[in-house]
Parts: sequence; structure tokens; C-alpha cells
Amino acid sequence: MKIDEVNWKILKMLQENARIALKDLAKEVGLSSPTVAERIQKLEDADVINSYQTKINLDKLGYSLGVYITIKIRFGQTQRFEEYITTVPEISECHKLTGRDCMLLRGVVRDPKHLEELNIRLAVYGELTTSLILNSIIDGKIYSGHF
Amino acid sequence: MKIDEVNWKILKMLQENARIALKDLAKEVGLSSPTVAERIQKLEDADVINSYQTKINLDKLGYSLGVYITIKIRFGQTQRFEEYITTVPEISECHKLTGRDCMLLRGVVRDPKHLEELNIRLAVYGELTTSLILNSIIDGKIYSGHF
DNA sequence: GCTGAAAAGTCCTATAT
DNA sequence: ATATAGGACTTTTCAGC
Repeated sequence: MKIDEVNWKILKMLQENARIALKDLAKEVGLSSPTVAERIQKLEDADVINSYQTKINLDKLGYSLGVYITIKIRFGQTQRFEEYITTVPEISECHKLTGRDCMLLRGVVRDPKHLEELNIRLAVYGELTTSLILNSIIDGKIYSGHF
Repeated sequence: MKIDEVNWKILKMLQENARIALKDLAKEVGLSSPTVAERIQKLEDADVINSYQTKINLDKLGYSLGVYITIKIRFGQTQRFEEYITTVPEISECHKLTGRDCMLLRGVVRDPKHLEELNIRLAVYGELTTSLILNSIIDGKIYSGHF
């Protein structure tokens, strides 16, 4: 899949606002709407565009503490943990990493009490290390070219 | 801001597909399009809806290695690091955390050589610990109610 | 706060270059 | 591979409940 300057511009604008009208995209890149629609279709078909997501502000709904948790899974519990973790509403990311503390979780909780309660639920599967997010300097970057 | 069952359903569908047509949303929740448009507007005004993003598959563009890097910032370098990190194209997230290794970065690189090159650029600011993402069990969760 | 209908705007398809 | 134009569809506005 070839990403020329025009496609990068389209990708950049779609990353900034997934609900932008084709017409406005077309005007910005200097092509007609059907052409832009076709380019987007090809980017979708090539799976370069993965999905159009709406990001919601959970802290506006009372979930004001963001946390990262690493967990060193107890021997033999990996499969059960992976099944369980997809059912935990507080957890928005779960990555298996290289290294000793093999799982990295991102979650969101209302308050310290809620965090402790979450930790208790997770501690069944391994040893936890919990860190609060004090501040996010970057969270969700827009890619606008090769690097 | 009150999130009733209908608003949760709207939020859920928008999270799954930010480009869904109002008409289809309206049909799904059993209201008219203008009503749904008004509800979405209010969710945007209340900043519950943060943004509509297009997620792109960087590995389709040759960036196939995802990494997490923790960095223990050298004394006095925090400000300079925070300025620098926003200019690094490989880094998509940067969070300041509680605990010893105070910064957590997420990034994407083409190959191990590219990773080493990134590490060298970052090592100026502190001690690094780099982990590869082997597998993402959850990455970008859809919230569909309170928990 | 919701509906329904009409106006405004956007998108799609076909045709042409 | 891109542009234009008409018809179809979607969104928005507004009067009324």
C-alpha cells in the first residue's frame, strides 16, 4: 500500500476528527469527494485504517484515577488470567510484555478504595505493582508521515 | 451530566464506530434523528465525548514492533524531557507515574535496529527499561455502562 | 424533551476527460 | 486516475406537542 502525501493528509485529518465530512476532506486536499472516498476505501481495504473510535472522558463520569498495573502471573495461571481480564470493566488495555513482570494493564477507577478493591480481584493471578497516572504528557498521537 | 440507558447505548455505538450515521443510531435506540443529534451535542458539550479518532494500523506501514519504555529521569531533566518527548514521532503515549521509574512511554518502531536508535536518543534523559509488546489482549476498550 | 416535515447539505453513481 | 453533475439520501432546523 502506497501512502503518498495526499493519503497522509487524509489520514492526518481523519485521525484528528473521524467524523469529518468527505466534502471538507476533499476541499482540504484539493481533490473531489468521490476521489477522496475511493482513497479512503482503499486505505480501509488495506487495513491501514483500523477503526473509527469515539474517545470518552471517563473522569467526567466519576472515574478520575488512571492506573498502570504490572502483574507477574503465577505459574500456570496465564490462560485463566487472559480469560478473566477481558471481563474486568476497569481495564482498558492488557499487553503481554517481554521481561519479568509479563503483563501490563491500564485501568481506571473512581477512588483509592475502588483501586484497592480492583487490586484484590487481580491479585489472585499474580504479584501486582500499581502506579497512578499523575499526568499524561501524550495520550493518543496523530501520525502524519513516515519516520 | 446524566447518562441514562439511551445515552450509554449511543456512547457504545459511537465508540464502536465513530462514523456511524445519525439515522442508524436513531433507529437502533428508537428515537428520531434530531433527538439523537441533540443528545450527542450535549455529550460533546459536557466533554463526556472527548474526540472522534481514526485508529491506523502502523504495522501495515512497516512499524511492526510495539514497545513500552520506562524512564527514570535524571535529576533536573524533567522539563527538558517533556518538551523533547512531544517531538519524537515514535512515541504515542507518555505518562508521568508514581513510583521510581517515573515516566512510562509507548512507542512503535520498524525493527530492533530502529529501537536501539530510539533508545540512544532517549537515554540522554535518564535510565531506560525497554519491553517489547508480545501480544495485546485488550487495546482500546468499549465502555457500555457504569461499573 | 420528543416528533415530523421541510429545507439545507452531503454523498453516491454514472458519465466524461 | 480524477472531475462534474444529477438524483438519492442524511442531517438540521423549526413549529407544535
